[in-house]
Amino acid sequence: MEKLTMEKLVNTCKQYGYIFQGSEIYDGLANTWDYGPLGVELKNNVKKLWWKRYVQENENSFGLDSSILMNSKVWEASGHVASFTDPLLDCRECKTRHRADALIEGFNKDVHVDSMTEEEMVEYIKTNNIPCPNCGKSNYTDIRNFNLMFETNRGVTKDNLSKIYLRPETAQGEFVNFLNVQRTMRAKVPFGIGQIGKAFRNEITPGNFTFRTIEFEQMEHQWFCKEGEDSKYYEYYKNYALNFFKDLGIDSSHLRFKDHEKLAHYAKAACDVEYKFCFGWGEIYGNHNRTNFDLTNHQEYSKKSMEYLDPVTNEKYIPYIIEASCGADRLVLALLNEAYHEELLEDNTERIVMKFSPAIAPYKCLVTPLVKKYHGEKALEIYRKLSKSFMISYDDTGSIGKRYRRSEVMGIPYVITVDDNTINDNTVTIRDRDTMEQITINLDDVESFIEDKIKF
RNA sequence: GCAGAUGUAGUUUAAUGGUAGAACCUCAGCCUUCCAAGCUGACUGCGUGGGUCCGAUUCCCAUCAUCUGCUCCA
Repeated sequence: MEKLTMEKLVNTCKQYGYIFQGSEIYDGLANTWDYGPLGVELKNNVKKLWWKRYVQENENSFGLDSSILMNSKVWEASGHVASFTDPLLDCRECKTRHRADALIEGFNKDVHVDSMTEEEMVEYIKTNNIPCPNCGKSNYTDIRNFNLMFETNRGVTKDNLSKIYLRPETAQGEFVNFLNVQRTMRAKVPFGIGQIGKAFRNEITPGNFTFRTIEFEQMEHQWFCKEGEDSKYYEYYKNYALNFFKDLGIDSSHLRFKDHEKLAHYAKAACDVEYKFCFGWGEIYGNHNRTNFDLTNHQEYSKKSMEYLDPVTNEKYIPYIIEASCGADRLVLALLNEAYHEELLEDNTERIVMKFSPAIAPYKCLVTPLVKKYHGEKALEIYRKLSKSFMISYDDTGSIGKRYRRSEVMGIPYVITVDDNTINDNTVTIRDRDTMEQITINLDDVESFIEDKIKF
């Protein structure tokens, strides 16, 4: 197989209904993508299985769906209002872009950049003639601030009081509801809160198909635990994530851990799981030890106690948080990468086969009549019956071979063919895409056969 | 956002300063009893907006989008 390129993947996704460009008829909107009929099934399956692993089966974990719009104070407490703004400037000579604070820090480590205003930063760079790391000259544009949070306004007036943000991460929803969940579920620390939801970031960078978008979906699990036990759970959730990815059908040689060299303002330890995309290694998951930073800050800003009272020891403390954060869109992209196969046929033509594990496959099976004229009616009847249980597809156009092929690029793992035997003996032929084996089974057993295959 | 490249049907592509031809795909009909068969027919395109010109898909400008870097991140 030739090397997979992003171009091929984008084309395949567009051609067969996985992912379309956002607002396409208006020439698109940069970094937005729409999931088509196959894509939405795939993504829904991924989310469903994530929920199963992280909330349903994960003892002492609870679900949540918090609001995208939150009180602006949340983002002050989280540090996003202050630190999500990048002071950027360009080198006029070589056109590279730099962060003003990084330039100054690189020039003189002892300078407290955090306490400097923009004007002071510009002044400092000018008076010290800090050279461009790329070309060595010192000729910069002014600082342009780039806030990564989308802003909008509540109500009709556009004053500062009404300014609200689209959440840049879902995590704060779990944090501000920490005590609500604890109280209503009578939860004892350690316990977890899982949430799937959209987040928004005003990214300036174009980014490898759905890998970096301005609107994206996160699957996050926050584990609240006692300080001292945090490192243990940090390690636990690293491996938990790895197992989850393997269960989804990702080859472990395409996965690796990557420790963060620079930690975010909230983290004590941070580690990514990266997937080997066709464009290179890219993060699909982040494992963070957020300490008690978030809850402490919320306590400070909201003036509400975030402390947990241990019923056994009567000890009061603010729990540590181990965050398991997974990008749903990135994971789907990884699975599309993983599924993409080109097969060379005897007649030297190529076909694309999307090999998803049956648990996540958009359609679980295709029902097709061997000959429409003779078996079409029976096939439709079977299709209608099975569609009550699974997402399945029906096709009776063209030759039977063509239908098999079409089902392969749609990622359908099983094809059920209806023929004379179905009508006479109540049996159907099921072809397994991965083994290419055909088995004949009784019609009444089909449902449990598929059920068994798509177990997760 | 900056620098570079690109933009012709759903996909791959051809030609042209006088409004575009093909293949695959899709659909319909005929045929067809297990892996893209065949025949007949149908649908669909010069990213968008300006400018030059008698006339622009072609030349120029802008814009939008995509790709590659810079930066950032789930």
